[in-house]
Amino acid sequence: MRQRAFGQYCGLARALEVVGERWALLIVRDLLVRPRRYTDLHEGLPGIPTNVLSTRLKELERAGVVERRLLPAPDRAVVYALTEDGRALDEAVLLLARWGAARLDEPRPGEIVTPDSLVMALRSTFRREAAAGVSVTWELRADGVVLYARVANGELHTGVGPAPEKPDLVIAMAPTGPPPLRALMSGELSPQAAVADGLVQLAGRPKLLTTFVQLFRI
Amino acid sequence: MRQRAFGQYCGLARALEVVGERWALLIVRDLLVRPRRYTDLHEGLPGIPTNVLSTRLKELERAGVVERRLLPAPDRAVVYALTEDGRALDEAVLLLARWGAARLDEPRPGEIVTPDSLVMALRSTFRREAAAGVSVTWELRADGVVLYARVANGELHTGVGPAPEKPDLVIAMAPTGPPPLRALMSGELSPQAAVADGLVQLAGRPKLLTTFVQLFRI
DNA sequence: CCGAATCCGCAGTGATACTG
DNA sequence: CAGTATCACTGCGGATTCGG
Repeated sequence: MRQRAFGQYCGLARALEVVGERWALLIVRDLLVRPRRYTDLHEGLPGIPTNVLSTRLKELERAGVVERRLLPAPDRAVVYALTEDGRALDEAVLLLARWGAARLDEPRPGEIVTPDSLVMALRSTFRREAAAGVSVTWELRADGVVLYARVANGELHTGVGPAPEKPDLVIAMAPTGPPPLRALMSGELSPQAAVADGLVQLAGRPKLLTTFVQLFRI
Repeated sequence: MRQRAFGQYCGLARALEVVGERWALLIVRDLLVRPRRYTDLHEGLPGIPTNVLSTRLKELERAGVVERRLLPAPDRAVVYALTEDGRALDEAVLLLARWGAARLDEPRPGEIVTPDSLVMALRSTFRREAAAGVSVTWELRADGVVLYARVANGELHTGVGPAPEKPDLVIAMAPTGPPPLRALMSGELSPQAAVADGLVQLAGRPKLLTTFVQLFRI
């Protein structure tokens, strides 16, 4: 269970010894969105072997990145959450995700989209400099995934599930979600074309789709 | 040679498929400092098996992150360099390195320090907001490693080897380099104590050590 | 059902030797 | 110098099983 070292006294090497193992940063990504139970994590990480998930969680816990919380009765559920140290990975993960998002082309057969990865997609492509004076709540729906994004005071707040308050605009993706979203965010597809082609169905003020495209941009 | 996929349509997953394999980001780290030859890379990555280095370079090349350049005669040397896409990893790598640097404590037995990792250490801990009005060149020496850092116009320029122009301050670390540097950068050790204890020998204007400590900070 | 532990086949890694 | 070749080993993927 001891982590393989890189033999260098170096910050990057240390970081990779902790979060460089396979699946580790994806676990962190999900936990950055919200604390999750073992089964939730397993569900959000397609194909991760249960022994690997279990091993990673223990390693991350021992490294002080993840905390194992036992919820009180009657739930008695186990919940994994990031420590403060773990949350400090936020920026680095966002930048890596942003770099990777720029290389996303078509989804490969069998690839899924999870709520957590969509939240990361929004957060990693949010352009703060375009958010001045904007105050809007969006709700995004795709493939049974529902999440929301609220921009106010130059800050972005995101979450999984329906928007806590009535959204100004609901964006429903069709037929299978994220590719049209990615096309919008990368500028390959104009908002008008997206609506005209039926890839996006709007509920609410139509001009806010353009605002969305200006704010979230690969 | 096929890269194992994560089964998610997600920027982070894509990024990790490219640079998430073992040793990959450390190779990128070295190439972010300067193009390197195969043997240089092998030297700067303690213990990397040659077949793994070779495999990673091919994978990174195929992914468009690394470029293999054949220098013209008479050298005929092979040099690996980052593509523009590869250089775009800079910020993400710096942030990961910064996160890891905060968890560096004592060096472990046998761990080495390379010029490239020291350059990354400086770049990842540079606090731009403290650099206004500063215009200084430092030269750092430790264990035969020599590098320089120049701060001017709020920007940091670093390089391996002696400073191109006469440095304002030469900092020589003793007896074995980086731990005193890390102690300085983390605030565990005051500049005065570092000099008094003989961990740092100065050549130049002594007050610039304090400036250094203010500029490079974990 | 949740939260794993266990087992097995195999691919990726580590160490060393070797070559154009 | 710039890699390939070989081989032992270990971590991963996949499936099943198990206790609370």
